Amino acid sequence: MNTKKITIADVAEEAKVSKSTVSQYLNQRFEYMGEQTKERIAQAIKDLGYRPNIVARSLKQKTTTTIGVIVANISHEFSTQIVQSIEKYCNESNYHIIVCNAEDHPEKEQKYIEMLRAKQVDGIIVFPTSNNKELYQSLNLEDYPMVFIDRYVPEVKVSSIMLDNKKASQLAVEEFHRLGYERIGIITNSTKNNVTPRVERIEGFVQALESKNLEVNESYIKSVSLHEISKELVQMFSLEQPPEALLAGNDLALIEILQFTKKHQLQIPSDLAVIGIDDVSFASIYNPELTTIAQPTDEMGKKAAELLISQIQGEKPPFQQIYRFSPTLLSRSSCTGIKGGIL
Amino acid sequence: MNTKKITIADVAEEAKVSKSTVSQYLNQRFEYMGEQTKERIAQAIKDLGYRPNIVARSLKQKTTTTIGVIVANISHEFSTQIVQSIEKYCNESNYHIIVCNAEDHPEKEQKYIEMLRAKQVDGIIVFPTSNNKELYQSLNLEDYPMVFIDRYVPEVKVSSIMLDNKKASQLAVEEFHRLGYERIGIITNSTKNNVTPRVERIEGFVQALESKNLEVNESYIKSVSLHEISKELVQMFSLEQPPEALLAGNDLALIEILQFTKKHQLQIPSDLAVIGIDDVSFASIYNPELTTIAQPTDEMGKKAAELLISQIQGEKPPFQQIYRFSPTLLSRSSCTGIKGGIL
DNA sequence: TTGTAGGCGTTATCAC
DNA sequence: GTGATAACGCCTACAA
Repeated sequence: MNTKKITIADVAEEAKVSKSTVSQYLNQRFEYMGEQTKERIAQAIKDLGYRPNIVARSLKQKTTTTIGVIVANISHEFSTQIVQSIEKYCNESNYHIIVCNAEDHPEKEQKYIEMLRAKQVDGIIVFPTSNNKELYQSLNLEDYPMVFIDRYVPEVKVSSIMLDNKKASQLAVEEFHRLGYERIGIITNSTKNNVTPRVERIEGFVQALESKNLEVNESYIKSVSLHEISKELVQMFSLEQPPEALLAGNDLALIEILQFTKKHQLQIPSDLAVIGIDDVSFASIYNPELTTIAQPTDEMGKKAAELLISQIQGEKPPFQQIYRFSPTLLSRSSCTGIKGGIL
Repeated sequence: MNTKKITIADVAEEAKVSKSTVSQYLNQRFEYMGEQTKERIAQAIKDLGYRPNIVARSLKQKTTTTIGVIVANISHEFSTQIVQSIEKYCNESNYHIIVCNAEDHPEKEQKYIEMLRAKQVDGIIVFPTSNNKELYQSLNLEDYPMVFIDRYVPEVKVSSIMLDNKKASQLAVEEFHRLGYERIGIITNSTKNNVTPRVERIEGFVQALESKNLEVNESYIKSVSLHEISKELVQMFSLEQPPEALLAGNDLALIEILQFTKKHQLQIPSDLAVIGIDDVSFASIYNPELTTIAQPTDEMGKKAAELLISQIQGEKPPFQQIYRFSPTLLSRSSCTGIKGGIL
């Protein structure tokens, strides 16, 4: 049981060379190194079971090959998909990720950001809450590598990876329209904060309705906290004219809607057509199969990691470039044009 | 734009005290510190915008307040739930987690373990693959804090957090039996490796059948890779006597089964009763609602974090204690006893 | 081609 | 109460 920690000095001693030579060896600077020196070092490393201490290296080199990922709320399938994709790309580039879940609390987010910086992570990818502008700003002024994802903060000149949210709503509305629906609503779960996706999705939704000359009925447009969605739905469906079609702003809203239709025995799509933003795991096995607007999470996560790593490696960050990713309509059976009477 | 890094030395200078005094201040050792000294230091820290460098501290203290989490395969909902729970508990204890996805590759796992150790993480929680026994063993012999989760490795004396897998199968079989099903099968997706949950679930399944004097039909018991499940199902259902009830070994297997029933227009539960291990997000909104066996992921993740942190903080690890968590049967509508003829 | 010496930012020991 | 000084383990000029 090899308890004592082996350092580079031990290796040097064992191999009868100096610490610097060992260090060179470890860093692959073989250029001027004698064959036998190499071998002796290799042997010593093996014999002693030496393992480099990256913390010490980090201290010296001011780089940790670790990045922070702060997720706004990990309970969205979208978040975990993005994290998964970031991890994959980072792994290829030999970075590690520290994952943090801000749970939509700006204070938590702030604490995480501060700790991550204290731990000298090389950069961070964050799903920003909207209440830490000054903090982002200050990081950015120091040229601290940072990338936003899912949301953005107009005041802060940081690159953002985002869905083309308006396009997403537009795709949905067009699909509804194409299939003959007219009374169309949208439901999103909101935190108090004005997060980009929600705002843009609603905006895009309204615009798309208008451009199709469809009625914009405020009572079909709801953005409330998750646990209030069911209440809103009840209310919406006690209107004289309830909506015929509903767009779910994200996966959790979709689940609420499905729960509601189930409970009240509404048939999809005949009583209510549904489209969800986010291609949930069960979309193609649900009865009926769910028409969704998918986000390219793989590419988005990868792009975020790429951008961050290139910033870390010295590229000047582009001036608040916004990368918009296109959503894809996956047309399935929860929105087919079959309406109530027909069933 | 404050480019130069502020260190403890700068603060000391600014406050006209020594580095040691500042360090004491930072570490809350106020016992013998003058009021005004404190104030001067506080002021200096503020003025200079000093931020401690945890890497340097880690080097000195040999502790990073960071732990590694190596997930076998993050595409299971179970994995992300566990990670989420671990993160939550770690956050409360001021630890950070580095998340790694081994994708069921022992080599990847090994690389991760080595890098994490090199980064001096204080301990690791791992969903072990079965092919790194020597590595685990060696870590363990060095008393390196480690906790296994979901799976365990009999040869290695490390504590494990696990579902009571046999109980899970048993609950399912009993439910099937109670409702009058007799031809009962199980489908799991397997990696090549002999992972604990799969093995135990099948074992428990067979035992439960036997104890109920139900027929054990090998052609109803399949453990194959994910993409082969559909093939197996086709085969199973071209038997003269196909199964009446099927237990899905985990979330992904369940999805495969549901895909299959959908494609072949089998009605659940009348043509086929289904129970899934893992309480998937869509269980209660699926049509029909899915009877599942839920794992207490929150508690399991928490326990893993607790155990690890207490080991880190000096507690001797218990001698390969195995913590079994009880599954819960959530009886819904995919298994009701209603059989073919009745519909 | 290899070795020496100093420093990265912090903490710890022990004087003063 | 406070301050030198020496680590922690590694990297990197520069010297030899």
